[in-house]
Amino acid sequence: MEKMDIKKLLTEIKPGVDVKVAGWVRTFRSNRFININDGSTIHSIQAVIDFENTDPEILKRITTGAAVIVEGGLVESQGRGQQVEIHVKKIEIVGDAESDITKPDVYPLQPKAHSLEYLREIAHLRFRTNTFSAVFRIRHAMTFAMHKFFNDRGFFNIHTPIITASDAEGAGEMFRITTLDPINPPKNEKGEVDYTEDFFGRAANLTVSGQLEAELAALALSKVYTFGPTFRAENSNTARHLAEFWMIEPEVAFADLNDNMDLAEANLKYLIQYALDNCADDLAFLNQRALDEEKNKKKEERSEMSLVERLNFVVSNDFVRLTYTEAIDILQKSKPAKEKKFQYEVKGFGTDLQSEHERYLVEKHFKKPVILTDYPKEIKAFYMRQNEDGKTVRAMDILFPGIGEIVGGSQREERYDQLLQRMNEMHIPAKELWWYLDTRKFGTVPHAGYGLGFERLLLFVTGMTNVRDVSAFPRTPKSAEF
RNA sequence: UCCUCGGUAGCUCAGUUGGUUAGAGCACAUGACUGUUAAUCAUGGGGUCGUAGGUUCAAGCCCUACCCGGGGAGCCA
Repeated sequence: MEKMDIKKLLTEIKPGVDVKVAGWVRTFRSNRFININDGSTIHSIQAVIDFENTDPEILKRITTGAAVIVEGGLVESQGRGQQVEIHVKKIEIVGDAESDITKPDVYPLQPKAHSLEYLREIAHLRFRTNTFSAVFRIRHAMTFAMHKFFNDRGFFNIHTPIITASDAEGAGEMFRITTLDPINPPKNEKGEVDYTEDFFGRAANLTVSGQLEAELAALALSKVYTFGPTFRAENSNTARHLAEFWMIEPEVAFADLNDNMDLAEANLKYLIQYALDNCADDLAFLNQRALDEEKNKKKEERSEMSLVERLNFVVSNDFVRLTYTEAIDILQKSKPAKEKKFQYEVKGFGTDLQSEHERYLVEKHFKKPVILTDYPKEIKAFYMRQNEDGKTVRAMDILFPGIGEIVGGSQREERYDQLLQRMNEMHIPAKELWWYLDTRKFGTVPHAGYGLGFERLLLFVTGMTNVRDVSAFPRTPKSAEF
């Protein structure tokens, strides 16, 4: 008999036929009820075994975590927890899982709640929990929806390089990659490591952004996006940073900052709506999980909306759009500023906004996602288009409640002279980026794009609170076990 | 990297001003149970108190260093 996904069995098959499923035992109750999950859905199937007519040696091996294949008749359940169940005619233990804690190599997942911190230490097995299987099914759905969103709008996916020789992107510390002997590298006359001897004939790193390359493609294909891993060697130890994370970077020619904001807002809303439409079971589980977590918090720290309410709220409300200068004004007139409750004072135009300021705007003042635009040029990257005021650039950051910056983008400086001037002012080696500057010499056009942090989006969609729990094998400082 | 809280049974935690034999719930093992829902009931086993030093008659508790984890900050997506 052909085995069947439990998801298909639960949604498409009527009782009265024989079925075969394969999965892992979640619980075994009363010597009689086996809950089997195959990961195709959050739901498990209950297999009922006639223990009086089953070999006791087999019964003993039905333990939490064991892999089994069962065949039997699908029938309506007499119990209340499920519609249908399988009355087992044949069971095979494919892989045992030791449950006796006095023996070595015991299956570490118990039929009870575990802390996320503990599960992180057994990341190779945490896929087998409801929480993580739900998270990674949603991560897949969001990956698929991301490609669908852009494909449906005529965008082309560009695979920008992961290995890059330019270290001029200014997006953070880079990981050096080399094949030189670390003990005895070749040296030049100055005693420095001689990278002309290295694999690429020059120093090379892992990419921190595909943006500059995406711009090259956009200035021919008009609408492109990247979706791939990026790497930052920053010693950041927070719930929102990874050394290896995935980023989506659309880039659109003949577009300005308003087009860019429209696209980003549509992008985020589309993905959240896609999750609501296609991941309802997993979201219902995570919604309940988040509610249970909230019970352990103090009243004032609990969120006003549940996870699903939050998702619906974001798709059905416009994001607030305001300039950096307007935001500074609001912050200076705010209650915490007057009462000196901010740890960092808002001194006026030019001060970089701290997390506490962003959180105030999003969570207290507007209570919805906020797009901040037109930041002072001094605190933004060299490639952002300068405004006529000579002070600000056409930058935008999208801030989400509970997460902070989820998108960062800008209209790009398309004017050769202005771009070169900014590069010189900010000590960006123009020589190395000759290819980037070339696009401003030949048929340059206004264009814009942004970077969307995939794991941060997943935090919002799943209600998880640490990016280490939405990345299957997170890389963080001092941690790359799996 | 900085601030802060923590590390005690397989997991989650309690452990009083330093003082006798370090506790609980769950998990696990054994037994009972033919409709359970993270089953229930009974019984039982299980500890290098993060590591290394130190103070003391006496340290899970005090001191020092280091390691690991959480939360916050910086940097950013």
